[in-house]
Amino acid sequence: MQNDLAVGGMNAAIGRSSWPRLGYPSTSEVLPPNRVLFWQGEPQNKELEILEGAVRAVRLCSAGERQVLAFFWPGDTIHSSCMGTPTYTAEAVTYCRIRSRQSSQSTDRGVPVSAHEQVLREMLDLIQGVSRRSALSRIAWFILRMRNHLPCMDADPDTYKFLIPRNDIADHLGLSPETVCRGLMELKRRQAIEMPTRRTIRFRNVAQILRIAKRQG
Amino acid sequence: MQNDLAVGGMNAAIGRSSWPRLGYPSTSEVLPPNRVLFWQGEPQNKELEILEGAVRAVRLCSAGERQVLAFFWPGDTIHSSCMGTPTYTAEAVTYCRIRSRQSSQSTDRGVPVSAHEQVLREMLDLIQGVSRRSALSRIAWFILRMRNHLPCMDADPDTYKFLIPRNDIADHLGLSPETVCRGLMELKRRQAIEMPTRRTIRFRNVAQILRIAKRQG
DNA sequence: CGGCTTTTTGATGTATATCAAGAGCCGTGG
DNA sequence: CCACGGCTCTTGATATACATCAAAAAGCCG
Repeated sequence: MQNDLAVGGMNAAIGRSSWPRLGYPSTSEVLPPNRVLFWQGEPQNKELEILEGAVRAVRLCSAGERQVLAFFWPGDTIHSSCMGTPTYTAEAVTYCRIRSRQSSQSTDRGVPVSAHEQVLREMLDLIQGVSRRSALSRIAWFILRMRNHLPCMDADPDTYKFLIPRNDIADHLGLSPETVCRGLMELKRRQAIEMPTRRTIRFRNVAQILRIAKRQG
Repeated sequence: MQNDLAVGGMNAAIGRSSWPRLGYPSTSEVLPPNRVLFWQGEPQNKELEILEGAVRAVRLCSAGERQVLAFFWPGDTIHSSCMGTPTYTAEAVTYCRIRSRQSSQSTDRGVPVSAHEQVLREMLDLIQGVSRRSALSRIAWFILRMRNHLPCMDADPDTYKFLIPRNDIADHLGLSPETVCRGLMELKRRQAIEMPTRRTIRFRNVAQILRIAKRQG
């Protein structure tokens, strides 16, 4: 359906700098954007550690609607079976470098309780981050989370690669892509952020963004 | 803040019929509306089985907003510590009859994985049931769930006590109470439901409600 | 009856979806 | 190199669903 290579070259997508020469064990692999890591409903016992890039957990709705439940970032480990058979599909957002291993069969040991807790907390946060909040508030909330999870870009202070397309943000926050765009522009207008390029974001006033995220901006 | 006895007499709230003469072990207790079962952030290891009535899980937001995460119904068992220290507060909605016991200390055995899964699934359903759906769709979705969990009233076919106040529904679905009300009225106008009294609901056309819940009716 | 809470109904404003078109960006191929 | 096609993103115009404010109606209890 979609072109696998849609989102630019690999280095462009994952990060400005080229790959470290060595350091990753040979078991890691690189996946192109939109590659499916595992499908909703498909029982597996994978553990996927994300080394670079971003992954989304999506759930497809009856009416063709798409809900992005969560994003996973470098350092995160996805337990595909943390809910028995997975109730979501995991897809690469950008080019990703991923290390995978089969987790042990024992549900108790293999999928630690902490994994459940983590996902659950994530969902609670999402519900609270979205419900009854204005579009601007949701967007502010989201980019702050993004900031927590991405490494800052080389020289520039508080500048990050904007890995997630507006489209995915929209399906995550329950907004239209246009509204996401307008929200980002509004934050820029208020000098809370800068966007040197469409895929780069610089945080100018985090406290302000936080205020917008918490109240109804 | 609120009057504990706000929601009518006990029998009126829990069900039309009076209590069974015997059958419940002596450990069960009756709680009035709005009584807190446990507080958000308070570490405990309780298992609460709901015998009659309804309980809500609420999370209080910084800005005074209230999110009703879920409702628990007769037959449900709440594991207060299913997320370590509970991240939500449990409150009686109506008069409730509840049986409680300390769950074993071992997190692995005491709180079965299934409990986590259950809550998680609940949250995923909520996200999907609410996100990007019209008010009417959400309301239809909600009353169908309610129908799944309540015993049908004695004689009348497909007629149920409407235990949850509009207010709580609103905070559950991310709507205003007025909109919930109007939604219910709209369903009544379309002859999908009847409401003999404000606290009674009769399902006339479940298929129609389902359609409204799924699409954006 | 008179006070209290919940629910219903009405009128109004506004935030956001939707539709539509244009702009920027990237890769490809002549 | 430049032109082209396909994306993603941005911007504008319009319609509408919902929140909000306000007040009346319906229950409930003393």
